[in-house]
Amino acid sequence: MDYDRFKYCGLNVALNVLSGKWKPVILFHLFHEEEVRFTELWRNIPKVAKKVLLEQLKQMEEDGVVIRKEKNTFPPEVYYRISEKGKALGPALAALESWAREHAAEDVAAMRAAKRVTP
Amino acid sequence: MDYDRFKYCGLNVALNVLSGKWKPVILFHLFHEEEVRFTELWRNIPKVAKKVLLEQLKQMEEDGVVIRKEKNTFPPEVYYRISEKGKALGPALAALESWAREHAAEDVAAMRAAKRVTP
DNA sequence: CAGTATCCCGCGTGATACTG
DNA sequence: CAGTATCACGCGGGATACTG
Repeated sequence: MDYDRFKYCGLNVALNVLSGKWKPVILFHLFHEEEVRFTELWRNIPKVAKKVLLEQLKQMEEDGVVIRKEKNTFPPEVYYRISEKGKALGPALAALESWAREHAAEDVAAMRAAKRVTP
Repeated sequence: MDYDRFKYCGLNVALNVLSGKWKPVILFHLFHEEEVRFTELWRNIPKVAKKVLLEQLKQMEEDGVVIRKEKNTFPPEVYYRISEKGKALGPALAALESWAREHAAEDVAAMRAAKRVTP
C-alpha cells in the first residue's frame, strides 16, 4: 500500500464535504432513489429539522455532490438527485463502511456520545 | 458498483472516528512515522493546542486506531503509533483523497469557511 | 515532558413560526 | 410545498496556567 499518496489536505477536503450530521443519510437515500422530492426525503429522515435538512442539501449542492431541480409550479416541486461527482464518492464511502463492518462492528451500537443516528 | 452495501450506519461509525479537526493530520503523521513521541508530534502540528492534541489522541486510542505506549521514566516518554485497525483505514482514506484530487481539486484552496488547515 | 484544570467562544444543530 | 427568520443551546476547539 503506498501511503505516499496519503495527502491529508485532500482528505480534509473530502471529509469536509461529508461533515454534517445528516449528510451520510442524505447520500444513502440519493444513492438509492435517483430522484427524490424534498418532502419525501424529509419524511424518510424523520428526526431532522426542515431547516437543517435544507441547509445540508444546500451545502451539498454547493459542493457539487447534489443537484437541485425545481419545477416552476405552484405549489413548488423540488427534486434532489446525486451528481456524477457525488456518485464518484461511492467507492470511498463503501470503503469506509466495510472498514466499519470489519473493524468497528461493536461500536455501531455504542457510538461515542451517541451523537449520530444509526438506524 | 453495488450500492446495496451502502449502509450509512457503518459509514457514520467510520466518519465519527475521523471527525475531529486534527485527526487527519495525526493519521498522516502516524502513517508515515511508525512511532512518534508526543512532543515531536506536537512540534510537527504547530498550531494545535496541546490539550486538544491530547484529546484527539485519546479519542483515537479509545477508538482503537492509535496505540499509546508509555515508558515509566522521568521525565515521562510517551509514544504514539498507529494500530492495525488504524492501518486498515488506509485504503478508505486513499479513496477519499483520490476523490478529492479528481473531483474537488479546485476546492482544496477554498474550503468552505476555511475551517480546516490544509498545508 | 506529558497531562490536567479553567475559562471562553463560535458554529452547527434544533424548535418554532412565518411567507410566497 | 419549499424555503426563510428567529432564538437558543451544547459542544468542539482554543488560550493559558498549573502539576507530577
